[in-house]
Amino acid sequence: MPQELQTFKAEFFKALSNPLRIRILELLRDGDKYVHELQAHMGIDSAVVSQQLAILRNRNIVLGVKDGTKVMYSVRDPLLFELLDITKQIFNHSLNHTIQMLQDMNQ
Amino acid sequence: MPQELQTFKAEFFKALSNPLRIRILELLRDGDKYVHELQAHMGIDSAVVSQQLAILRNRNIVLGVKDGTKVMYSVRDPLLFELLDITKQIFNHSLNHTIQMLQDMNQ
DNA sequence: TAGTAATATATATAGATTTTAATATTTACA
DNA sequence: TGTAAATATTAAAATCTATATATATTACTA
Repeated sequence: MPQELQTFKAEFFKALSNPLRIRILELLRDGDKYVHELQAHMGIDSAVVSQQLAILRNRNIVLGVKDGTKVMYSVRDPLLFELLDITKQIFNHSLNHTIQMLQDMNQ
Repeated sequence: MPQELQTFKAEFFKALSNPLRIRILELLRDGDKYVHELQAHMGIDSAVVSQQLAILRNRNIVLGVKDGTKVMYSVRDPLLFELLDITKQIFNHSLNHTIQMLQDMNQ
């Protein structure tokens, strides 16, 4: 694997490695949103949302489009949602594994 | 989305957010390997490899099995490789996008 | 066979760097 | 002027990288 791709992957995952940013992306899955809409859903200061959006923007994960004083955000590549879905599957597998282990221990 | 899953996703991506750890996972894609084999492929100190393996182990991403003095590592869930493949696709999309933009600028 | 060396891996430590989260300030537009 | 969003700043927490040390297993040898 070219080193460039390896670095891209690491940087990309780093951009996703924060609960607030995951939350933002999950909200954008239900449709594009203004910053103040995201802020309302998340119940945190809009400056914090902007900060996290800036990180996602810099990695080209989201796109912000101005509309007057507002900015509408969207996810650039829908493959991202597949990525999140697979992660959920991995989570479920891992849960099943843990449950199985606990059951085995009780035998 | 339950907050537990959200946190899992963030922690999971954090475990993947390092070039050395990506490298290790890509090497394990070609088959299980001992620590010293990983070390030889990567050309870095084995203590560094162990450190990174510990991080992947703690997140249940890889599994280490003792065999004498050696430890054989494997990836726990093959879905991880799908995840890496999708990330590569996202990388390609993003490259195409950049190339298109540069072409448009030259018109 | 007891003692010791060699090998493979893991863990501990510490200084430098990065990230986080909260707050304050700035910019852009209606 | 008021609203929406972005940026700057800062202290605390986390991560990284390199080095040192520890542990566990096997091999060697007197």
